This record gives sequence, structure tokens and C-alpha cells, in this order.
Amino acid sequence: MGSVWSSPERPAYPHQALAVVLQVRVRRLHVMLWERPNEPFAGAWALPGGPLLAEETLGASVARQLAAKVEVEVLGHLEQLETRSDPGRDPRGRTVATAYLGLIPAHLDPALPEDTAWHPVDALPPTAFDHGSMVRSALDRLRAKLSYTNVGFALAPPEFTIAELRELYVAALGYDVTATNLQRVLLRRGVLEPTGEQAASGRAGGRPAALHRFVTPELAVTDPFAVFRPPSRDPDGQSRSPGYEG
Amino acid sequence: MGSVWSSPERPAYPHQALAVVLQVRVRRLHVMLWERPNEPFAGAWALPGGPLLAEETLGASVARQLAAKVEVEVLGHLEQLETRSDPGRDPRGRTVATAYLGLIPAHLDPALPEDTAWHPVDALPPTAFDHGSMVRSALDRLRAKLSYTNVGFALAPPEFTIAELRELYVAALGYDVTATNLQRVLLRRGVLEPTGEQAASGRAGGRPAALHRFVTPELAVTDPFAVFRPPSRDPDGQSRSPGYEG
DNA sequence: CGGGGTTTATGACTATCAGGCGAAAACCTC
DNA sequence: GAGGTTTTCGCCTGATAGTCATAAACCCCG
Repeated sequence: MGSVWSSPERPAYPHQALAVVLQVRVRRLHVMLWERPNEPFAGAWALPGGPLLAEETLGASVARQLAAKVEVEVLGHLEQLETRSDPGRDPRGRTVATAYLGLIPAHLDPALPEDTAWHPVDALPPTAFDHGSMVRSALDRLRAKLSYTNVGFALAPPEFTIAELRELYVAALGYDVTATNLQRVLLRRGVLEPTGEQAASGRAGGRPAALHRFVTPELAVTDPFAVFRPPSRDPDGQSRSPGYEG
Repeated sequence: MGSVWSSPERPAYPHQALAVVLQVRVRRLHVMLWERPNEPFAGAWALPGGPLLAEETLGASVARQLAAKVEVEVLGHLEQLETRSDPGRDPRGRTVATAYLGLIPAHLDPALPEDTAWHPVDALPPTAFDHGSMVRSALDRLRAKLSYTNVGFALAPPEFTIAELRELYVAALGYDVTATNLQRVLLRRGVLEPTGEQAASGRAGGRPAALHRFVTPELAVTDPFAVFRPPSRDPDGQSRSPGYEG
């Protein structure tokens, strides 16, 4: 098949799928970039990705292209971000690009190709095309979702202590959160659960930390939103407002 | 220019921009659809939109195509939703489609072409392609954003009473909210402000309602999120924790 | 022109939950 | 076993959403 029924009224465009892959490494949030050897933007750093092929969806495409950089199994999460269509975004000719957000748990350290490396998101090298602003979009999305979903599961190892999880959240959010509050909030929302086991206490001693895990290893919205919730589901539909009579 | 440097390794695809245009009409949320006269999906209802042209962005494209249906000036808001790329989404051949969310304030009643009509989102007619699920995505997005942004401005007339605004929120959210709470929350967040004037009281009398307006007629996030906020910005950077001493 | 009816506005109260602090628990090393 | 370290837990505080009752402001009608 391929690109059927293209015509002057229905122009067609090369489409690329790009991935903003994020991972917390040594307490800092990093993004995976590769260095362009050729013009345009020779020497600048770009997001992994490439052309959308004839029979694949964008999601499949980004996964396929990522496989050229890392094993796909390391990906904890992948979701569509946004599509950029500025006719001038590539000086060689028009392309449309759809960016995805990918997350890799912190306990993995996949091997990368020669031209590819991790860069701290708060100190990016010169970036190619509009990829810098795509990283920014991904960051915003991740930070927002850390609060009202369980995306954290895609940044964390299968089991972890609260202190370790806190490090991940601090790195990803870019500001401090307390372990106490993090634990209570995530537990109450049913996002986290204790495994029952505990980690070995560190070299300096200290009370051994309880191990936790994310209850569901897939994206779920925990608290839809703070305001204008649907009226609270009546627990047993009876005897509200006890002091009410006549 | 057009689609330069397309090749077997860089296939190109017709791309369309679609709009999910929503409006509250007589207390119900509606979506604008047009009835397809021809196959495929003859007789089914589709989202307005069409091909992305050579020199326009997706945003410009959706606005242009919408202009064939309604005056663009009625649009209170327009934002990108998501891009669908399933190779089988159009039986005639592969296309990629990017959906946008459009909002029209309730006080406007733009004239529509013959083939186009409003349909309540909770009772959609048979829809074409994957447009039904796109409407669903738009709904989810709108409902979420009503809580943590000021999108309401794009559903409401320039000035309104709290009771009127409540009707809009109830229709858009699909569940009941109280006028008291709506007013207090939106006022405290600085989303709403009283104009100082008041509406004429209705035929049955009653205290005349104060008129309100949205402070900023453009999208703004009001409360980033409920949990894991950055540490509260210190009002004057002094004398925290008064009971604290060495 | 005053009472009944209607609609809106406002203040009080409650419940929930995030955020912070400090004490206690549990472990290590020396 | 004493001192140091890290985690856990309970208590307190503040902010804010949600509910309710009352007061305010207007109409119409007799």
C-alpha cells in the first residue's frame, strides 16, 4: 500500500516519531540524546527517533526506533506527548513529528550506542531542531503526572524504600519533598503498598527500611483533580447528616 | 516546496487536522459533527477538518477548515489533543490525523452549513472513522481542565452570573456542583472577579445576581496540582516556625 | 404598602488532606 | 551497652473543598 491517494489537494509529508526518554541517574533527571554527525545541526544533540514506516502506528514506530538505542524492555512507560508541524522545523524540507514521553526505571543502566548519551535536563547541550522544547514539554508532563497519577512506577525499581523513592521524586520534580508526606500520600491513595520485607540497613546502621512496591505497574489516575469532584459516592446510602430532623 | 525528500525509507502520508468543537447548548454539552454523504461511512457523522496543506501548521489548518463551518471568531479556545496513526483508520488508505479541542462560548449560536449539526455528547449518532473515540478524548480533557485551569472562560459569555456559570459547569462536567462552592473556589483562585454590576432579576423576582467575568481570557493553570507542590513560596522570607529556638 | 414567594449572597461549620515536627523504634559499630 | 544513624509513626497545623442555614434583595399581588 504505502501512501495512497495523495494529490495536490492532499499533500503528504514524511512523519517522524521521536522519544523523550527520561531517567533518574545519580539523583538527577536525565534525557537520552544522540549527537548529530551531519548537517543540519551537526554536532548538536537530537532526540532518538526516525521515520514512521508504512504499516506501523506512531507508538510502534517510536518503540522500534528506540530499539536501535536501547533494549525496549527497559521502558517502564511510553505515552504520546504532542505533534509539531511547523513547516520550517526542518531546514531540509517539511516534516511532521510526534513526540513521545518514555521513562526508564532508575535501577537499570542500559548500554548505549557510541553517539548516544544521557544529559541532565537542567543542563542541556545545544539541541537540534525543536527538540529542546520537546524535552521541556516532556518535563512538564512528567512533573504534573507525578502528582495525580502513579507514573512513579516507571521511574522506580520493582521494590524500594521510601527514602529511595523520595530521591527519585526529588530528582524528577526538581524540588524537595519530605519522605513522611510522600509515603503517607501514596499509601493513602493506594498507589504504594509495603511488600512486607525490609531492606538491609546501611553501613552506618540505622533502622532497616520497609520495602514498598507500586500496586499497579501501569498508568492510573489516582486523584482526578482537587476541585469539582463528582459528589462523594455515598458509602451505604443512608443516615447522612445525623442531626437532621423535621 | 511541498513534500521534499520523500523516499521508500521516508514514506509520506496525507495528514488531516480535525476539530472536536464543544459547546454547552440548553444545559447540555454538544459536539459539532457533519454527516458524510459518501462512502466510506456514508450517513455517519464525522468531525470537521481536512487535509493539512503544504505551508500551514496543524493549528492553522484546523482553524482554516473550521472556517468553512463557522466563523473562526466564535472559537474561545483551541488546543491540540492527540494524533492518531492506526494504518487502518481510513479504509481508503493510510492517513494520520491530529485532533484538536475547540470551545465555543454558550452565548453564541453560529450558523452552520446544511450538513452540519450539534449533537449531545452523551447521545452521539453513529460516527465515522475513529472520530467517536476522539470526542471521548476531548471530553476527558475538557473535564479535567475545568478543575485545574480557567478553561471555563471559553465556555462562558464575557459576563455572567454565578448561577449561569454553574449551569455551564454542570453541563460540561456531567455531574452536579453547587453554586456556593463554585463561586468561592474560583474567586479565591483569582480565576473569577465581580464586574461590579448586577443582572436584572428574573420574572419571578429574587435578589439580583452580581455579574462576574473571567480575569484572564486565555488558558492559565490555576492550581498546578494537589500533591507534591513546590515548598510554599515564603511570603516575606522571615520568621517561619515562631516556636523554634535552639 | 406590606406580606408571601423567589433567587442570590454570605457566613459558619465540618471533613479531608497536605505539610511539618519530634519522639520512638530499630539497627549498626566500637 | 553507649553513642550514632536511619526509618517509622503519631500529633499538630493550615489550607481548602463541601454543606448548610440564614440573611439580603428583589418581584408580584392583594
